[in-house]
Amino acid sequence: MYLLLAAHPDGAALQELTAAGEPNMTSPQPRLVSRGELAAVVRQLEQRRPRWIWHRTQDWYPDLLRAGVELERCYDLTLCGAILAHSAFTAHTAYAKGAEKLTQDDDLQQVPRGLQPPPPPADQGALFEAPALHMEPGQSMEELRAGYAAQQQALAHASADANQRQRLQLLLAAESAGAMIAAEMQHTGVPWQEDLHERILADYLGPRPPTGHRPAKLEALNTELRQLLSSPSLNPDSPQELMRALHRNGIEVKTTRQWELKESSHPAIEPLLAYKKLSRLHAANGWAWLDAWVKNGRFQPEYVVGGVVSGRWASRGGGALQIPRQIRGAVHADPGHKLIVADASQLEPRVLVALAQDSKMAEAARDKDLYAGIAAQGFGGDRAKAKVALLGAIYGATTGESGRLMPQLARTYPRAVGFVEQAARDGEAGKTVTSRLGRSSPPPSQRWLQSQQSTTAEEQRRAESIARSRGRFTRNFVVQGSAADWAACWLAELRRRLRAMRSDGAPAGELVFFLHDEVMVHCPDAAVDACVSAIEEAANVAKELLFGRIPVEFPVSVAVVESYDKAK
DNA sequence: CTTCCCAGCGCG
DNA sequence: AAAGCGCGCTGGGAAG
Repeated sequence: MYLLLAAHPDGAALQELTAAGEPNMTSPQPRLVSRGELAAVVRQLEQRRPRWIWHRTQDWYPDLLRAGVELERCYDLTLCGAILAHSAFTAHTAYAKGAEKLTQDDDLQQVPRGLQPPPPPADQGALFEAPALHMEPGQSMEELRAGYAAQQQALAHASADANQRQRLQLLLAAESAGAMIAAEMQHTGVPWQEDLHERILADYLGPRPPTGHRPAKLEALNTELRQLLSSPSLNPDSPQELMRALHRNGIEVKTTRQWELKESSHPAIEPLLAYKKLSRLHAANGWAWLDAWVKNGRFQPEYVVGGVVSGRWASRGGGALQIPRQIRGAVHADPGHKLIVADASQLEPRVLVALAQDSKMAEAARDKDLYAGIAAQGFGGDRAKAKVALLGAIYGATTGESGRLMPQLARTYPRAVGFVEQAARDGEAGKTVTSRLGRSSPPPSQRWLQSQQSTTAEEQRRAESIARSRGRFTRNFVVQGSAADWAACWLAELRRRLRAMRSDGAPAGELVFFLHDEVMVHCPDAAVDACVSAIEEAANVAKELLFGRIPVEFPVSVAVVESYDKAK
């Protein structure tokens, strides 16, 4: 059952659709629901286990969650439309061509929101008067229905390869599930103990200073720096001032980055590095951050699904995806609960093995420690070397140790290295590349296209540099994007299992955090074992959904802890 | 005064 | 050891 939920001046309108997006003939009339009764109506209809179709999950789901209504599944027209508009699997369809035309017409750099559907037929019935249809462009019931139908059409006509069609369908389902999970995790929040956070801050920085003032330990370091650098009014937070002061003291650095400062043995360097470290903590995750982002023992950031072209999530507010190790002790389970922190070990290299079907590297990937396996096969047991070489292949390193190790890696693993090299060459040539489940990289930028017109030798060099830069991006995209595909499936499958535990009446955990290849579940003590199993089984399900039954392991490392700093 | 970009650093 | 991918946030500082 498919239920389309659309905005309406009086609240919301609901319409039952067929799988293809046609009005369901047994109940063709849209149903109008007021704002006030929406949650109750949705809760009632959820018993029929529909797939909810809506413009954006963010428009509807947070309010429903606040009203205590959780849903099983949805179809996010905006997120799915963005995937279908760019996917190589649907590039030949009318949907993708329409989206391409839209971007050209509007001169948008952004991903199109979706294909503009044809105007609705005139006889829509009394419920939808003309003004109501156009209150928000592209979001009336009929426009959304037509948009959904067009997307289903594109999906049905995607790639002649049935496997690719199936993968794309899986990606749309996983992306929509991700949107729901993001809203649910924001609603739940990460368990965060303010008092523990304050204790950490006091240990590092001293007592809380008045707003706008430096804490005691920073002030002391500043005083020391001003003396050591003979600069009585120095503000070390200003890179320009700092650079001048360093030069006056014979410290010839080109930047004020910490690794470059470490080269110098001047006595001011040690307190300077200490200052930078603490200053960062104070500015980014200090008392002001705590006041702004943690309420009632929960940190509730907004996740932006589809915020990264590769399919990774971004976030907004509070720097949710950059919680520094220093303060992870403040992330603490409630009494009688545990945090389960699980991350996929060496996910991107393993994804590369599976993508390239490199059987030699697959042997190395059979072990828990892939880098050790690689080291044993081709790097004389030197794990650090093997790791640098492999990551360099995925990122496109050309210089340094990583660049020098590339030929050695290519000799041992021609298939794996060849796979990323091909992606790089495609990118350099202006082609797009595609993740395992069908998310494609953006087309070349205007800048890239213009650079191809170059004539002079100087312009040529510039153009080659831009092309190589794009090659590094597409090289990384196939791996990072496919890893994001895997993570989305892992997350969706884990959510499904946690929901099943709960509906069985068993104690169950809640997803509270997700970071690229890592999940955190907050659960009652009694549910720990079941949750750990769910996490591990979901990882295997994700692997098989992407790649079938292949001899490559995707192990997850699981830590059951009271607080986040105890994981890893 | 506001708005924007950069340098630097946090995370994967 | 410090280069190669993807992000967000901060304070400083220049531009409007």
